[in-house]
Order: sequence, then structure tokens, then C-alpha cells
Amino acid sequence: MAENTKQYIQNMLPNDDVIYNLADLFKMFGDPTRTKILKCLQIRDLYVGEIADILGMSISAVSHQLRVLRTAKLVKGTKEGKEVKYSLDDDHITKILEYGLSHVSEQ
Amino acid sequence: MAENTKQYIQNMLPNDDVIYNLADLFKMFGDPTRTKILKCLQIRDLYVGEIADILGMSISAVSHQLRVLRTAKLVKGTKEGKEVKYSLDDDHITKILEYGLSHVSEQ
DNA sequence: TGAACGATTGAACAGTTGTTCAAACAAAGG
DNA sequence: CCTTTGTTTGAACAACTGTTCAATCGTTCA
Repeated sequence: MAENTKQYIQNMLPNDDVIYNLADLFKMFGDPTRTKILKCLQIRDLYVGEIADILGMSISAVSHQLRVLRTAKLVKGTKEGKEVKYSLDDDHITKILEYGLSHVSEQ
Repeated sequence: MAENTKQYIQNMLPNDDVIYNLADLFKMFGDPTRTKILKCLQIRDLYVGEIADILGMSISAVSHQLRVLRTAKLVKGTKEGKEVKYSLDDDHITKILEYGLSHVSEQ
């Protein structure tokens, strides 16, 4: 391949920063537990214990994943007394999920 | 939470099959090397060695990832003599990537 | 205050992932 | 044939990921 072709393609690629952020975003959807949690929160805001109950998982496991989603700013938690109500923190998320879902469903 | 509310939400969730397929799809985009490869192939069909050259990676590492992408039917390889030319095997893929990219860029 | 409850946290563990290295394969040309 | 070139493959290894378990924190209410 010609050297200038190589450079041309290299220049068209997003910066490494962007690539890594992109990968980190998609990683969030790359785990079934997290996509389930997000799907739940798409239906309705929920407490940690409720999510665990719906998914049949331990509260701890759900809480760990919620922290991951919170760090990624996909979800936010609001304290209500003893409980913490979680909700989606990003509109795009729903669309990306839907896009992936329709792709998967079509196959 | 009321038992019937719990069941209502459970019924609204996609089947486990779908959830796992969805997660597997997003996993493909969850690695920087793979997103780079896909981005390259979005620009132009390329041989394995060309991709390795552009990305500054070993041919082996690229080939391993191409196999993963091939298995996921995101990419296909066509033998041309000694070389194998790779191309994107799915239109949706570009859109999902773009959607994620625009999300990442906006932050 | 102190028991009860919801949620978070940290350590530990098994399982998975991505890269490297060396070996093998396939096509082309001498 | 034998060598060269492009690619694939498998084993090995380090790094990462998700869950569990036990401990802890924070709030409520008796």
C-alpha cells in the first residue's frame, strides 16, 4: 500500500481518545446484566432492591453494576429516605439500545 | 413492589436470548482495536496486512480480531490470491457506530 | 439509643479477553 | 520442488470482568 494512502486512512480515523471513549460506551451495553438493568429503567424508575427482585439477582450484584452505569453517566441515583431510586441519565442511550435491538431482532 | 407490577415489568423485558445476542453485538464494539478495524473498513476494503500497517499492530493480533468480527458476521473476508481482502458485512454496523460516535463526541 | 432495613463497598474468586510468539498453511514465482 | 509472502492458528500469559460473601454505612422508627 502506498505510504500516502496509509496516511490518508490514518488521518480519517477518529483520535485514540474518541476511539477509547466509544469502546467504553459500548462496553456498558456489552454485559447482559447491564442491558437488563437499562431496559428495566426504560420502563420505569426503580429502587435497587426492586431491580434485583425483577431480575432475580442479588442486591449486591445489581448495586455493583449500577455503580458502573453511574460512573459512565448512563444512570443516576437519587436518595429517597433509606432507598435509592435509579433512573436513566441519558436520552441517547435508549436510542442506541433500540438500534442494537432492532438489529438483533432482524437476524 | 406489588407482585403484579414485578410481573408486568418482567414481561416487558426482551427474552434472555435477545438480551444475550444484544450484549454480544455490543461487545464487538467494546474493544478499541475492533472499532479501529471497523472504522478502517468503513473507509475502504483492506487486506489484513494493510490494516496491521495502518494501525501499527501485529498481523497476528489483527487477524485474531478479524476472526472475531467474522464470526459475528460484521465483516467478511474474500480470498484474492495470497491475500484476503476484508470488507464490512453489515449496513447497520456503520449506523450503530456513528450513533455511538456522535454521542461520545457531544460530551 | 438501638434494632431493622436498604444500599454500598472491598476482597476474593472463577471466567473471559486480547496480545504475543511460534508454528503451520496456502498461493505464487523462480 | 523450494522459497517467499500473506494469512491463520493454537498455546500461553497477563489483564480485566462479574459475581459472591461478609462487613459497613445511612436512614428510619420504635
